[in-house]
Amino acid sequence: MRCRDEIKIQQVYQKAIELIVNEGLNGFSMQKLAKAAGVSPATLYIYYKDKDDLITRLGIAEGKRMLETTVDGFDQEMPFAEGLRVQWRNRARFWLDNPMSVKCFEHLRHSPYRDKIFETIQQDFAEAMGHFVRKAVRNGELAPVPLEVYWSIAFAPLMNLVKYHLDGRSVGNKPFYLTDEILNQTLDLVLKALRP
Amino acid sequence: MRCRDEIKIQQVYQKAIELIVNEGLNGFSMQKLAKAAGVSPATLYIYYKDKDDLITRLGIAEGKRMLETTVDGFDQEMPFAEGLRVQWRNRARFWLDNPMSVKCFEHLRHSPYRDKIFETIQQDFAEAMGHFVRKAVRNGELAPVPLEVYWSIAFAPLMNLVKYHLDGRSVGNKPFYLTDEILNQTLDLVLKALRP
DNA sequence: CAAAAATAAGTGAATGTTTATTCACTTAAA
DNA sequence: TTTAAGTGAATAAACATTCACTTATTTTTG
Repeated sequence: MRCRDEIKIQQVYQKAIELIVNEGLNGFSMQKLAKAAGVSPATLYIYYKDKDDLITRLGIAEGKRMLETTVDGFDQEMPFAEGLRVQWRNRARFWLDNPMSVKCFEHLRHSPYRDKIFETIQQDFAEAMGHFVRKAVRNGELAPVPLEVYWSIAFAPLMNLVKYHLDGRSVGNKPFYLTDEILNQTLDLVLKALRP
Repeated sequence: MRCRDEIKIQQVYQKAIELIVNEGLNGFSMQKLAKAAGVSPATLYIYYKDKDDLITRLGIAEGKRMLETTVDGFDQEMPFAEGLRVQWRNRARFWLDNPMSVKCFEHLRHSPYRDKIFETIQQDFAEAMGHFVRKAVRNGELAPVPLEVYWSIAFAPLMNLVKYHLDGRSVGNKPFYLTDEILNQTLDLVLKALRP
């Protein structure tokens, strides 16, 4: 029995991400992908059931990779400020190291594939974070706010900064590069907001 | 001379937004739009030069509408907390009143049409906000932080809450409905973060 | 241990469908 | 009568997917 060419599989995967980023889900087609990856269109249908399957599985894989990085070195039982700092570090690192991945993921977030991708990924993660937050409130480290308020204050600013960074520009098209200093400065403000 | 049927023009415009929201930019096609709006495909090419033109102009129009609402009752010379509160109220109102519009805009934000749409819209707005922020720092109402940090803390949490609301669910698929109470609670935290 | 058989990987060309866009034409209003 | 709005059918290109086929690799057999 002949076995699958790992290099081709990887080529298809990587080129799919590039194509989605560069042309949008709109301009992404199976024939373009086949050409870009240097395989026959028919080969794609050996790896994936169909176009939907390809996109969905790609999104799930990238999402998992992202969440795994996020919780690297994180522990639910950490002091609040420390746990948040670890997550900021991790998320920032992943985003800065994997711009293609993140940009691709953003496309999928705003597409009809969203539901299928997220229902698979998010479950465990949300539970762990829920525990972390409730514990912080009990310990008087975190103002008692609804989970959604917490999440919006705690992470939306970070995501926004990274968005600017990946775009290379911020408000009013001003050029922007994300530095550790800016990151820490913002995290300090966030911690100030969340302290009881 | 026969003149354009305003009702048809509006039908096309509204159905375009609906189609983009429901099927993504991916599933959006001129023939589907024509059928949904009850006109001939050829009619679309009377109103718009081509598909790109349609999408771009739609995005610009919706973006302008959004920004105009945002600065309703806002004045650069307002005290900081008040100015920010006005903008939060306005943005929240627009987003809650125009969910289709906002969802459509989110699709366009993450598409290759982004650049064309934003370069047209954002200029004046960014300048006015720059002034508002610098003045607030001078007056000791706002911690002296870079514009991007300010913007990320000041608005990203709001946008995130609205995103949850429009999705109908938040972290971990928890059902979510945005109330005034949650909005004010979050704004209070934001103001706390930004106070010197 | 090699030759043959078996099996799944991989292919280029083809299929039928959907796409954006155009065109020759009709219709309504000025 | 003139003019632009509006049309349904047509066109060529691009699309997702399939198919008959070849190729590489493993397993079985003599």
